[in-house]
Amino acid sequence: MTSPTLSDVARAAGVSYATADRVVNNRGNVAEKSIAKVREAVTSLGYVRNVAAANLSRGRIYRLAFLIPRGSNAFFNRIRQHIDHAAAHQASERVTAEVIEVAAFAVEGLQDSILALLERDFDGVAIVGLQSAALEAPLAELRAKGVAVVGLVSDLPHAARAAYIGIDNIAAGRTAGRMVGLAHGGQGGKVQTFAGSLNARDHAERLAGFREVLSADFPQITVLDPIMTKDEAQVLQAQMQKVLCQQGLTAIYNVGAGNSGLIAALDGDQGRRPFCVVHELVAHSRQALMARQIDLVIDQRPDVEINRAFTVLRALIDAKDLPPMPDLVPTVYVRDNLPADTLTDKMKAQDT
Amino acid sequence: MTSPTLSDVARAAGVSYATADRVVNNRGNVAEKSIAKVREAVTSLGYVRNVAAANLSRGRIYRLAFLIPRGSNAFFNRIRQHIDHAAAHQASERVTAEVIEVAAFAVEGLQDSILALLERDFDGVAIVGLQSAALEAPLAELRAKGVAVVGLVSDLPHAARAAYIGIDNIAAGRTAGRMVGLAHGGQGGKVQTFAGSLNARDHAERLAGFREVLSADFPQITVLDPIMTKDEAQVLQAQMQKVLCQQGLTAIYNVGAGNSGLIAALDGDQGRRPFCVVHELVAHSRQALMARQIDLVIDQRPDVEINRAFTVLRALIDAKDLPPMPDLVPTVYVRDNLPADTLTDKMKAQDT
DNA sequence: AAGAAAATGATATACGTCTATCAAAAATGA
DNA sequence: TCATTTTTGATAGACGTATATCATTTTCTT
Repeated sequence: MTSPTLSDVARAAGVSYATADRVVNNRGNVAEKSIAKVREAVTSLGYVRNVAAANLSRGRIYRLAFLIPRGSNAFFNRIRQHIDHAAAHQASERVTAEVIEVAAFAVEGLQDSILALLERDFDGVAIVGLQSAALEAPLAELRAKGVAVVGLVSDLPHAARAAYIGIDNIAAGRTAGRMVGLAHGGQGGKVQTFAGSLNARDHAERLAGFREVLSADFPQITVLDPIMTKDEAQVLQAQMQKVLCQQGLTAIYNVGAGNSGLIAALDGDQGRRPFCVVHELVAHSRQALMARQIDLVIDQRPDVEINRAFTVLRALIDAKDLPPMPDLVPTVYVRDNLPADTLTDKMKAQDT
Repeated sequence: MTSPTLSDVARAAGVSYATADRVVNNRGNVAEKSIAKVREAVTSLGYVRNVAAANLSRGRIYRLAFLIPRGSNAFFNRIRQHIDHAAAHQASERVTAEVIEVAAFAVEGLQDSILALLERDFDGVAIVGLQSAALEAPLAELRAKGVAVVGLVSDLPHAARAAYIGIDNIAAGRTAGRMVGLAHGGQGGKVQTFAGSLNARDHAERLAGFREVLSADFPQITVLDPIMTKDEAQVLQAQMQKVLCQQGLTAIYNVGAGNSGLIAALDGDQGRRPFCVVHELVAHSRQALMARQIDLVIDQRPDVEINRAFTVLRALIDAKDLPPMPDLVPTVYVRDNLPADTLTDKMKAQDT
C-alpha cells in the first residue's frame, strides 16, 4: 500500500540509515560491498525517493528567469503572459519565474543580460537566443555557477545550453511548402515569399524548407525570392499592395512577422486573392483566418513551449531524467481547428 | 527570500497556529473576526500552502485508473504505452496508474467495469467513454465515493464526469474537409468517405464536420455517402479496391480505423491516386505518409491527452484549480512535420 | 452572575528526507 | 602490533503541514 522509505531500504540491505543515505546521495566513503547491497535493496523494494519530502527537507525553491525580447510584438506578449500565468500556478510548488526583457535580437544586449544574470541567484534560465559565438563565454560562466540553461523558441549555441525548446523551423517551412503545393491541386503557380531578415536563422530555415519541398515535389510552382520586410507591418503592407497587382500570383508565404500589414493589404484588395500562409497564431492572424483573408497559420504553440520550459528546467535542476513529453511540432491551423484560446482572443491586435 | 509559512501567517494575524490552521483548512469553530484576520494575513504575506509538505504530512498518494478498450488496436496500444510511461515517471510523486481493459465500445462491459471500480480504492479515474445514459448511475456512485472522473478521447455523459479530455471531433472533421477542399485547388471533384459505424459518436461527428465544410465552402466537390467498414482492415482493403476503379474520384477520407487495409489497397494501385486523408498517427499511417501513399493524417495527439489526464486528475483530487493548459486541437500531419516519436516508430504496425 | 457553549492557545507527533555530528568498528599500512 | 585511515552506526534537528488533544479563555444564554 504505502511505498518503501529509505529506512526500509536500509533495513533490507542490512545497513544503517546513514549508510543507505550515503549511497543514494553518493556522499562517498562507502565500501563497494555496501553500495551493492543498498542498490540491490533499492531495486528489489522498488524504492523511489519521495521528492516532496526531499524538497521540503532541503528547502528547495526554483528561481527561474526567462529572457524574452522586449517590444510590443504580439507573439512575445503572448509568451510573457503565459509565463506569468504558469508561474502563478506553480507558486505552491515553490517555483518563481521572472521575465527579463532584453533588447530584441541584438547580440550585445543579450550578452549583457546574460552577464547580469550572474549577479542574481537563479537556478534555471530559459533564453530566447541567437546562434552567436559571442554568447558562449557568458553562458559558460552561468552554467559553471550551476545554473540550468535552455534555449527557447530560438536556439543558443549548442554547447552552451542543456536543451532547446522550440520547433524545427526547417520542418515548419517544409510544412508550409507542402500546404502551398497541395493547395495548387496539381496546377502550376507562382509564390511570393516575405521574410524579416535572412540573418534571422529561423527565417532562413523556414524559407529553405519551403523551397526544398516545392522544388522537389511541386516543380510546376515557381518560388519568387523573398521580399525583405524587417518584420515591419508598414513595409509588408506596401509591398503586398504592389505584389497583389501582379498577374498569375497564386500564393503568398510570409516566414516572419508583421502580418497585420499583410492582412491590411488583403483587406483592401478585391477579386480572387492568392493562397496565404503566415506564421504564429495571434489575435490578428486568428481574426484574418476567421474572416477568410488568409488560409493557413503555422504555429509553434508557444504556450506549450513555455510549459515545457518549466518542466525541463525543473528536471535539470533536480538532476532527474525528463518526463515523457510529446514532440513539439509545427501546428497547422485553418479556420476549423482553432483553439478557444481566451488569452489570444482578449489580446489586442498589435504588431506581429 | 524564503516564503512565509502558516506560522508566519498566525503570527502576523495575532492568532495561534492552531487557529490559523482552522481557518485555512475550514475546520469550523472559528470566530468571524479571526477568520478575517487570518485571511488578511494570508493575502498580505502572500502565503501559499506548501503542497510538498502538505502531501508529505497526510501521506497522500494518487491512485489512478484508466479504462481503455481492449484489443490490439494500434491507437490504443499507443495510449496504453504512454500511460505506463507517464506513470513510471510520476512514481516519485506518489502517483500510481493502473490500466484496466474493457470490452471495446460495449455499454454493458463498460458499465460492469465502472461498478468493479467501486470495490477498489481509486482516487481518480479516466475513462474512454460512451455517451450512454446507462453509465450515469454507476458513475454517480463512483463520484459519490469521492472519486474524480474524467472522460478521455471519447466523452461520457456530461453530468457524469468532471472534465472531458479529447478533441472536438466536429472540428477534426471540418479540418479534414478544409484540407480536402484546399487540395482541389478550386477544381471540382468527388470524395469517397469511409466510417467504422455511425453509431460511434466520434465517427458521426467527424463526418458531419467534413460534409459541412465541403458543402459550404467547396460546393463543386461531391461527398459520397460513407462506406461502412466496422473499422476492419480487410473490409477497407476490399472496398478501397473497388472504389479505386471508379472514374473521377479525387479524394478519400476515412473517419475511422482500419487504415492498414486502406493503405494496402493503395499499395497495389498504380497511376494517379486520389488525395487521401485518415485519422490517427500510428506506425503504419506514419509509414504511408512517408511513402507518399497518403497525404494527410489528422491526429488527436493521444500522448498529450494522457499527460493532461494525469494533470487534471491530480488537480481534481487536490481540489485545486487547473494549471494553464493549451487547448487540445486536431493536429494536421503531413510528411514534413512528423514528430520523432520513438514509441510510434518502434511499435509494430498492427490493425488500426 | 452562574453555567453552558464556543473559540482559542499550547503543544505533540507524524510524514520522509537531508544534513551533520560523534563514537565505534573495521580495514589498511608500516 | 600499533597507529592511521576508512567505513559504519546511532541519532538528532530541520523542513512545513496535518491532525489531535487538552486546558484555558471568551462569548453567549437566561
